[in-house]
Amino acid sequence: MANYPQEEDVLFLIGDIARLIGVYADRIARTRGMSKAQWVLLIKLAQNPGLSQKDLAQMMAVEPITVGRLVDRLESHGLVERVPDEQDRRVWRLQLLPAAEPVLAELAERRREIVTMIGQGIDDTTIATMRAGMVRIKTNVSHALKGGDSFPQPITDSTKAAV
Amino acid sequence: MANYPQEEDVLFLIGDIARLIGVYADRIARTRGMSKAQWVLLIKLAQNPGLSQKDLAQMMAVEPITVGRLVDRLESHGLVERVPDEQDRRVWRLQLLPAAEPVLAELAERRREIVTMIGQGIDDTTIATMRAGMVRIKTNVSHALKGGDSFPQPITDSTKAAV
DNA sequence: TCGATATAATAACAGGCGTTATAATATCTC
DNA sequence: GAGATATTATAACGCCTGTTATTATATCGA
Repeated sequence: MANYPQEEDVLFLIGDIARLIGVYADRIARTRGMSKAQWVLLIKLAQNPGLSQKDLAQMMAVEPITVGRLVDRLESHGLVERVPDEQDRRVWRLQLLPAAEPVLAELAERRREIVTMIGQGIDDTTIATMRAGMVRIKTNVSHALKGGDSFPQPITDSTKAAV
Repeated sequence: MANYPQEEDVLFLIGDIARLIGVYADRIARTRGMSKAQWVLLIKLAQNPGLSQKDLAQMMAVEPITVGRLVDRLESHGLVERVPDEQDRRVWRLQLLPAAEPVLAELAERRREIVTMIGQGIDDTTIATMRAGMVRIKTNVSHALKGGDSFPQPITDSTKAAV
């Protein structure tokens, strides 16, 4: 029997909750023949129709190849279509197909349930603090990834950083 | 050019920062021929030598099969060994091999750098609030996953939930 | 003690993701 | 206008992870 002496580490915590929430969301998505990742793509695309794969990748904070693969599957399921860009023949513009609408509608409700579930017992100001902190972390890591391998430059932030 | 009107969603944020941190950590781990997941396993095992794969899985919040596969790779790299349990012939006890020590020692320093990097511009009390909130989220989701498909039961919590 | 049941580990399958390399197309510069 | 350079998308490869099913071994109960 294992026991857990050491205080929970922030780095481990972030990975754990993301994976656990992912498993939970995947189970829900699977009831509509989708995955969590595909679900996310549909949501982002519904908010911004006609995005290129590259722009959608930036919006999802993944590599373009990842979007390409997700679109492959969603396209074969008839939920998304690739429309050639008229100005630039390298680019695909992405559009939701009608079949995506009911799927999205039902999942939207399930999504709210997930938000409620993970937030049980945590007050709203704490959630707000966490969100602001996570926004900052996302900025920090994005910077670090962009800046190369070296230790990231301190961010001189004129706006309120966290809360 | 995409623009990002809507306020950052907590669910998206959690997934994004975990993935981004994962990419960052993976790049570091790769300099020692490892992956982030293998690195985590080594850390947990160093803290609790002799764990079974099942217990280690619980500690890492992943399925046992995932630990089994990670151990396959770490074993082939000579960093971990499987020792048969004398009482129960189904279980393997896991031990770090000497080769793991220097790897772990170097990575420990890099790990502290990551923690510093992600926390840039976020004050300590905010970090503490976030940690407590994440501990609670982990509890909530773990409950929900265990409790089956239905919406998780509200958690009546006698202890302070988040900060 | 023996048959039913539970448990640890693993195999097969499927989906997600980044990295590196490549093809096609644009754009920039001389 | 042509060659150099940049950009969009994709293929190949490898690793991470869960789900379902299976095997080996323990344990429990009649």
